[in-house]
Amino acid sequence: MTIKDIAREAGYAVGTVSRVINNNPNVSQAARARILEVIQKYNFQPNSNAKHLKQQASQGIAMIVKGTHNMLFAPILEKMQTECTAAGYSGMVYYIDENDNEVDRARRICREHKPYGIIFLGSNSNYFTRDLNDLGVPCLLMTNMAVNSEIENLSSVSVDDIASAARMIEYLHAMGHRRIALIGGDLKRSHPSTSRLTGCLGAFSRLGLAFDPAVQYGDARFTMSGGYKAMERLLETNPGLTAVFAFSDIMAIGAIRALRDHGLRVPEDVSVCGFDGIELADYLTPRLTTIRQPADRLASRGVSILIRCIEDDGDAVHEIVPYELVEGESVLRLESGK
Amino acid sequence: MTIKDIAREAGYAVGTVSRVINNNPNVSQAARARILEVIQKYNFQPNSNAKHLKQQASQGIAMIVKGTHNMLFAPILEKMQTECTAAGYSGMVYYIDENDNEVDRARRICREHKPYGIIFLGSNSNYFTRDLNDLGVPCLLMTNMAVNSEIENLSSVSVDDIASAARMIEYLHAMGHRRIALIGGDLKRSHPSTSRLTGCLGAFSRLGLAFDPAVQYGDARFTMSGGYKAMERLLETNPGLTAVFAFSDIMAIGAIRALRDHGLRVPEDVSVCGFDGIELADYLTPRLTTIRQPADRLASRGVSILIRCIEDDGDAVHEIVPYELVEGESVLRLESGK
DNA sequence: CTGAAAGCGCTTACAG
DNA sequence: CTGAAAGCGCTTACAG
Repeated sequence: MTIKDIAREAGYAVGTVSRVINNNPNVSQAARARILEVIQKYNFQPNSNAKHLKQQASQGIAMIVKGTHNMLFAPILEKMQTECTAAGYSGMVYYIDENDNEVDRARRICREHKPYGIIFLGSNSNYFTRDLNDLGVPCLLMTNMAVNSEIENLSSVSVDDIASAARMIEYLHAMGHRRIALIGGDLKRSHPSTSRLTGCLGAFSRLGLAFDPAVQYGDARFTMSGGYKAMERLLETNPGLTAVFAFSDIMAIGAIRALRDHGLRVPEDVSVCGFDGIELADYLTPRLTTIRQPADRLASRGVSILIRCIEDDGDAVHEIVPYELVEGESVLRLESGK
Repeated sequence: MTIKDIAREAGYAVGTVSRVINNNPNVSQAARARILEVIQKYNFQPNSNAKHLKQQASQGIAMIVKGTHNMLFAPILEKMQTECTAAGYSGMVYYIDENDNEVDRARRICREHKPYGIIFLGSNSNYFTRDLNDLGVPCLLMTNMAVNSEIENLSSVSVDDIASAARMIEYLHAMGHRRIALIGGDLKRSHPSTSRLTGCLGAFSRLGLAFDPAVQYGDARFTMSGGYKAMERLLETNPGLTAVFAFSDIMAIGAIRALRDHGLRVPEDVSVCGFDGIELADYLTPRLTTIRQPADRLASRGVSILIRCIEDDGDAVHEIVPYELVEGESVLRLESGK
């Protein structure tokens, strides 16, 4: 079943069928009605391979998502879809494998679907080099600051990783904590982890707390089991620790389980806080204290920045949106900072 | 940049370039080496629209996933990919929107990618009608029993929803619970919810427990907030209830939060159990008592059944895999069943 | 082993 | 408003 079949049955040429499908106004009422009827009858769906192969016009805004199961991305994507539609663009989401190269993928998507712009979620900055510019369309990195990449066509929208992490350390300090450990990603690969660690280090130094990354920073994959294992290692090397700051809520969940499996209560014995502010954090017991990345705000700013780059051919923008420290119940106030 | 450009630069015809790309053996060493070199140089990626438009050969096994954030599906998909590869097929995953019609989508995928077979995850049985057979390839419904659909080419692999739900009720009964409420999906739309309810009803009746679905069954979306709201309604209409069985772990998490927000402890005041056995269930406190759907087993059986249908042109198979009741810490043993 | 050519199912100027 | 035709970038018999 192709438009040729539809055309024959409807008694029109394939061009006319194509025009009907694409809502081209240059079609008579009669033709449109008749062709639509036949399309309905066979439940016809045009072949998008053929469509995209031929079509010069764009398909809207592409969103390339690395990591299907990232709970922070789900609400961001949802909101971005809405915003794209509202602005007259169609949003198209491409989920790619954790190990795929998103820039190669973007190159391909550009050739095949000719989007007006691309938004990257969960991207590994390793793959981002100057030649991203060759894509010829504005790009935006979501939830990661890209100002240092110096890629001309790459904007970004994110919270201030440095300031927000520092803020959490200050909060823990104000709550009386002095022996604090961190759980984050591999510093060689995870750019946000590096920024957040930088923020923590600054705060530690301002507060006069010693911090030795070699023993107090546990690196982990951004998973529950990653957080679990990192926590176990930290427990061995950091006797007497009173608080742990994990750079994602998911890792914090793993850390909490590890603590409890070692007979420690949260927060009575050890306080735990996370990062992201996913929905789940608020369903846990204790509710997780965390840095909330504002999904709606990130989404709407991201889309609107990208659209400005597309329509006004504007320069790349690196925007910081406000984070929010959400006080849950997972951090205990200590009587005296000992 | 197309294969034409590559061909020109390499000094061969496009046909030869195509053969190199597709690992066709009928190419000389020299040609292959030279062409690969040029492909490398430009980081060339063939246009898959053109490829698929032309290609008669199949692209492997398609997996159509409804609901990106289903935590049960992630490990199943991972394992299915591995199994497909091991069997010499390539697995291709298509994520579709909650509101899309997966059968229409399947129709399109068949025309465009010509898969040997299709596996559906998270599908809404409403869309499954006899004309699925028109797709002309074997299909398989994952985690839902499809024997009653009477669709010739549709196999299924699932746990026994009726027996497993009944088992959970018997377990709760054995633990001393008599006032039990259920949280499940919309019975008009969710086939597994209906089966699980059937199982529960059978168990209630065998155990001599009265059960009134109108007041003791809370229907909800399969989300945390769905579980939360359903729990709140059940609390009002079921004073004195001692246990809740939610038909998904995610809903159970919502239910637990609702109970606690109403000042009730889990499991001391109210016991809660779930269904699915997702990784997260084991990280919660208390660990969730649940029916584990064996992701690896489902995946490997599903793939192998589908492949048998493909290669031996076999009839559809409806296979039940064993569930496992995982005893967590979320169900309290009551002294006397009052 | 290699090339020339047909054709996959669409879209889109170009005429009329 | 409609049709005939070119062409998107590939793959694949068909010759040689």
